[in-house]
Order: sequence, then structure tokens, then C-alpha cells
Amino acid sequence: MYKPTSRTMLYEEVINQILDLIKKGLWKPGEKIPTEMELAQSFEVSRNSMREALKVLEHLKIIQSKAGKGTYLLENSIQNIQALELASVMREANSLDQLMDTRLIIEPELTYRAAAQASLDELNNLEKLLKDSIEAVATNTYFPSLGFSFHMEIAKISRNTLLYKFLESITLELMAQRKLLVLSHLSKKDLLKEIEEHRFIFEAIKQNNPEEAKKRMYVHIQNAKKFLPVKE
Amino acid sequence: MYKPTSRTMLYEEVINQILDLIKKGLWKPGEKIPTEMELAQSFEVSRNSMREALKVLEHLKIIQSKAGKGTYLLENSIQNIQALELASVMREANSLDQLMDTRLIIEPELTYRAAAQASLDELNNLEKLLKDSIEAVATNTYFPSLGFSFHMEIAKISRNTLLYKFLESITLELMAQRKLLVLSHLSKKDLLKEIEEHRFIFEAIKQNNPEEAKKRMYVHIQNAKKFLPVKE
DNA sequence: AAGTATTTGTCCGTATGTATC
DNA sequence: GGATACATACGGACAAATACT
Repeated sequence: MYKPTSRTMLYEEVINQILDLIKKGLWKPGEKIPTEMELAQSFEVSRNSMREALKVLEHLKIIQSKAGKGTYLLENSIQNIQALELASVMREANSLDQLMDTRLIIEPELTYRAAAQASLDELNNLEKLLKDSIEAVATNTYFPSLGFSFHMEIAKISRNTLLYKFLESITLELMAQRKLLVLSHLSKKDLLKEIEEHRFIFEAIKQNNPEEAKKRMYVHIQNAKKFLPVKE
Repeated sequence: MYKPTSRTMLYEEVINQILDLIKKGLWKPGEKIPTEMELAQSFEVSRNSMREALKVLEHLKIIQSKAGKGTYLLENSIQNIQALELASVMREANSLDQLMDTRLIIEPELTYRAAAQASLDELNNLEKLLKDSIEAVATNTYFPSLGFSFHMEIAKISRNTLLYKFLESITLELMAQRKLLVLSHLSKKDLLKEIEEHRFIFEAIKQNNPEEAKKRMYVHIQNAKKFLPVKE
């Protein structure tokens, strides 16, 4: 027999109940909600515990408290609850499969846009990253984040900050999971092949050829998938 | 002269400082951090304010407190900080332009996958949504979220939960902004045209034609962009 | 204009439960 | 079991900001 990890703490309970109230529409955006004392009484907790819950919701931009006035639901509380749930999905250990499939959908398109609009400065940055990678492999100081930074630089050039941030989250998650993977000890030969593919993509971007750049990125990510553990 | 919007509250200050400590690597994942009392003293705040900050970080899955033991940084605190920043980017009023461009990148691919793997049940659900829309237009009870639900249903069929949630966030943001837009008072003729495009997409999915379904979704979103206010 | 009530911000003290040795 | 360290939770108090009269 084992304990259920410990009973949920009071403030977490309160948070969930309040989120439910908002999602069910009983409390509406912009409205004033009861005072700390009233809430504490109806939830049957102390004012301190109530405040812990309220401060969490305030930090999440769902409510806002003002001294002397009271506490109000923010106008976009619903969207912020949604953003919260997105972060939570992002947190839940995603399957490698789904993470890579998502990259396969996003990155080729970002590469297309990058190739269409890269400035000279941006091209130089990309090229420098390439050179750094080659040098790092030669001196055995290569580490995975170097490869990722090439991908992120392309995403940056695409100038879609939303997808940039989204891809950044995916990348970090992959790097965290990568520790356990074959990927971490690729042979020098495999690394060079990967970098060669990077150069191939870079060339298409440099030549202002979006269609070709997009295709090459697609193939590149497909190839990377081969190094992942097989599904059973 | 004006007030600086009100001085930042203590617990927010503390949160930011702690996040910095983690990002700078002074506190490492898995490590134990000082006790509430010690922290309160070094940040020069009361234990209550300290707890408010800690509870926020705990809810964000960055730290975890255990009675009798102490407070620890979670192993994946870094990724969770990242997920947090994603939520924050999502929250910041995104330009319509970027939101729609992101849909243009994601949705055609999701539609491709939906067409490739939709079950009979899933097809029936989609068809029902279509019929509901047509009826709603006929009886003048159509509202924008009906149109969005068709798109979300397709995303669901794609079975990429990560992109599904991401798209859901985008959709909510768009609906929030839509209130101010021309879109809200489309003519009946325009609405019927939109629904006709939905049917067109649906047919391709039903016929198991991923390439065609993808193309039609792309065109559909492109058309929707025409109703947006022009950039200056 | 002044004073009072309301509400959040902040702090303190204390009792209880839980884990460690 | 007993002692210690720590988080959990409660209640009381006063300050600061705002609203009301």
C-alpha cells in the first residue's frame, strides 16, 4: 500500500475550483470577485491560504488585485487560462514522435520564409554557426545544442515570434529527452553528415530559393528521425 | 508626472529574482533550496510574502515543497520556465497577421493528416458540424465559434495533441480580437461562401485525399485573410 | 475637504503534521 | 521513541490604498 503522493494542498484545491468557476462562466471577465475574507469563508480556508491561491492566479494574469478596491477578473482571463493549458501540454512529457512530427510541420515552412527574406547580416550569422559546428566536430568539442542553434537561427529569420517561441519549447524538451538517447553518441561520421545537411540548407537560403530550402529542411528532419529509438 | 503604475508587489519581485537565479544556473535542477525562513531573511520579506512567491513557483512546476523536508528545484525546472515564456508570448496581444500566418503553416498539414486517417465516426462528427453551420446561417443564429469548431475538429483528427492545443490558443486569441473586426458582421452571402469552402475541404477528407484536402485548407485560410483589416 | 469604512499588502506568532536521524 | 528541522495552516494586527459620505 502506498500513499497517494500526499493530499492536494489547500491552495491548489482553491485554484482549481476558481478556474472551474471561470470556465463555467459563473464569474465573467472584467467582473469583481468577492473579497479575500469572503472567499476564505466560502472556501473554508484561512485568509493566508486564500491569498496563496489568489497570488498564483494573479501571476498567471487571470485576476488582478488592487489595494483598497478589490479583486477583478482580467478581460482576457479565458485566453490566459488557455495559454496556461498549452504550457501544461508542453510540460507533459511529449512523445518524441509527436515532437518530431511537429518540427516536420513547422520547420520547413519557417525555412521557406527565411530563404525568402534573409538579410545579409542574418546570412552571415547562419554561416558563422555552420563554421563553428565544423570546428567543434574537428576538435571533439561538439555538443547537441550547437546543432539546435542552427535550427533556431533559421526560425528567428522567419520573423514569426510565435512559432519561434513554440519551436524553442520543443527544442528544449527534445534536448532534455536526448540525454537518454542514441543521439547523444552519434559517430563523428554521422555528425559530419548532419552538418553537411545544414550546409545544404544554408546554400538554398543564401541563394534565395525558398522552395528548395523548404524541401531540404524537410529531408533533413526526416533523416534525423532515423536516429530515434524505434517504436514498438 | 505620473505614478509608475503602482510599485511591484513583494512576491512578484521575489519570483523574478528566483527565476533569475535559476536561469543563471546559481540554483541547479534537483537541488534543495534554502528554507522559507532563510529565504525570507535574505530577500528581506516576511515568511508570508515569501510563501506567496514560492506557491506561484510551485504551481508552475518549477519548485516543489515537501513538509518536513524542504523545497527543491524540479529536474525539469528549466523547460518549465520555457513553457512559461511560451504562454507569455501567447498572451501578449499577437498581431492578427502573425496569428493567421501561423494558421497558414499549421492547418493545411493537420488537414493532410486528418484526411489520411479519419475514421468513420470522425467523418460523421465533421459532417454534423457542417450541417449545424448551414442551419445556423439559415436561421440567423450563426456565430463565429461554430466556424472555428470545424477547424478544431479537423485538428483533433490529426491526433497531434501538441499542435491541437497550440491551435486552440490561437483560435481563442483570434476570437477575442474578432469582436473588433469586420469579420463579426460578414454578410450572409460571405458566410455561405465560407461554409461552402468548409464542405469542399470536408469532401477531400472524406475521399481520403490528403494532398487535395491540404490545398483546399490553404486556399480557405488565404481567403479568410482577405476579410482582415489591411495593414498600413 | 475631511474623516471613516473597506479592502488588499505585509508582518508576526503559534500550533500542527511530516520527515530525518 | 525522542529530538530536530521544516513546511502547512490558522488567526490577529497594522499599514497603505481606495471608496464613500
